[in-house]
Amino acid sequence: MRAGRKRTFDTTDALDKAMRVFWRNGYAGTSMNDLTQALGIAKPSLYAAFGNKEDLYAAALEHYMAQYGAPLQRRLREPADAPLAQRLRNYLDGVLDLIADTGSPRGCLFVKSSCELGGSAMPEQAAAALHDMDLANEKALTDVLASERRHGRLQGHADPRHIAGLVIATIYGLSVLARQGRPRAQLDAVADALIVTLLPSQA
Amino acid sequence: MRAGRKRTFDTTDALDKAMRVFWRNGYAGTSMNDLTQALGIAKPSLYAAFGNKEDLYAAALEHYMAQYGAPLQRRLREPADAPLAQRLRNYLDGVLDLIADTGSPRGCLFVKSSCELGGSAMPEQAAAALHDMDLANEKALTDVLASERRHGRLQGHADPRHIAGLVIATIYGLSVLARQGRPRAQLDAVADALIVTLLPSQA
DNA sequence: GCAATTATTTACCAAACGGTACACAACCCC
DNA sequence: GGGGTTGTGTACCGTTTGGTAAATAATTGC
Repeated sequence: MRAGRKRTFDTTDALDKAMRVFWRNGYAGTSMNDLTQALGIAKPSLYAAFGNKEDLYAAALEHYMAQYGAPLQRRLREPADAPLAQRLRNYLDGVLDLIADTGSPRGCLFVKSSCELGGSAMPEQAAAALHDMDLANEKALTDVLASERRHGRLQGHADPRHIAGLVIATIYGLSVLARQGRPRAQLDAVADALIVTLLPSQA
Repeated sequence: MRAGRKRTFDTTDALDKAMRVFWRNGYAGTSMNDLTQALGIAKPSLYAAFGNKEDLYAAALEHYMAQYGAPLQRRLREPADAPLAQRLRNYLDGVLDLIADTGSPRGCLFVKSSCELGGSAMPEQAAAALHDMDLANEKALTDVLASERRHGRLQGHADPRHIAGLVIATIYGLSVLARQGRPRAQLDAVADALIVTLLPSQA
């Protein structure tokens, strides 16, 4: 084992708490004092464990993706024998649970971070990471739709990329609505409306 | 005329410039120095003309609403003899022109501001104003759809409020996509997909 | 047990933050 | 052309910002 004094806090737990602070206040709206207070550790410990503010923010984004993004993407493909409408419904339910959860900040950290793009505060490193993650997310959805189309299980003739774009735009919009504090029932209604208009035969 | 020295800058022009700074950097990401630099005036002049940072932000939001929000809402109702699909298309085109304009910050100031809700930086005053404006915006769209339904010009039986919710969610989502720097063509495709799925007979 | 290593704590740094006191310049009213 | 009034420029206020130096406490290898 490595020599030296042991950490008095769990780094994964601390990263999770830091992620939630950024989630609530954004990159520009979060100070290092906010973070040390929420994590219950002093600044030098924070810097030693995670580097500077930019590094910690990038780590928080990756933690968010691993904890929430990846399991959600899986719902689009599994169970493999379930019809697309059911998987899409399952996916949207998961998104709604995430962005309307009362135990977390409302909305999606990715959407909030994306809205900080283009400003002078957002560091290049995080902007590039966000870009990659968003493209990966979009590709996952597009691939599922294209596969469905190839197997003749997706009616209509709209480009799967365009359908994916509409779904993603709606999810991003739902996140904004959730952030505004709209009640869960209203968000559910929007998700229902999306599925009904997108897959009318499956309603 | 009032006595005293005259202002060396136009307040409306200054407010427009301030709005654009908040639009790009957000409330938390904008400093008073950013504003004085963009407006080309010293701090005391800024404070004398607009009050403190909260007041200026609230004024910028109202300026945004008056300059962009109100004309857009009008497109939903005029010309009164145009079919809904055409007015909706016209409305979405206006939204796209706004959020994808290369001469302004990408996305919508309202959406960016909404994403700052729930954080510690956003002042109560602006949060309340945002809430009112968003509800008014939603009501305008819902009223148009309900009126259409009453005149038998809206097929289907979905609640107009739910349809309005889907449209608004899509617009908010488009704003996030625009902020991410997506090309205009991709945003157009999403708007097309919305109209096609919402009003298939009019495509 | 002792040296080397690693983490925590306190105290601090220069810079930037939102906001203002004050002297001065420009204007209207009379 | 004063006198009162209003806007501008400089220089500053206390606080908070992101980030760190230095001393100390705890741990492992030997």
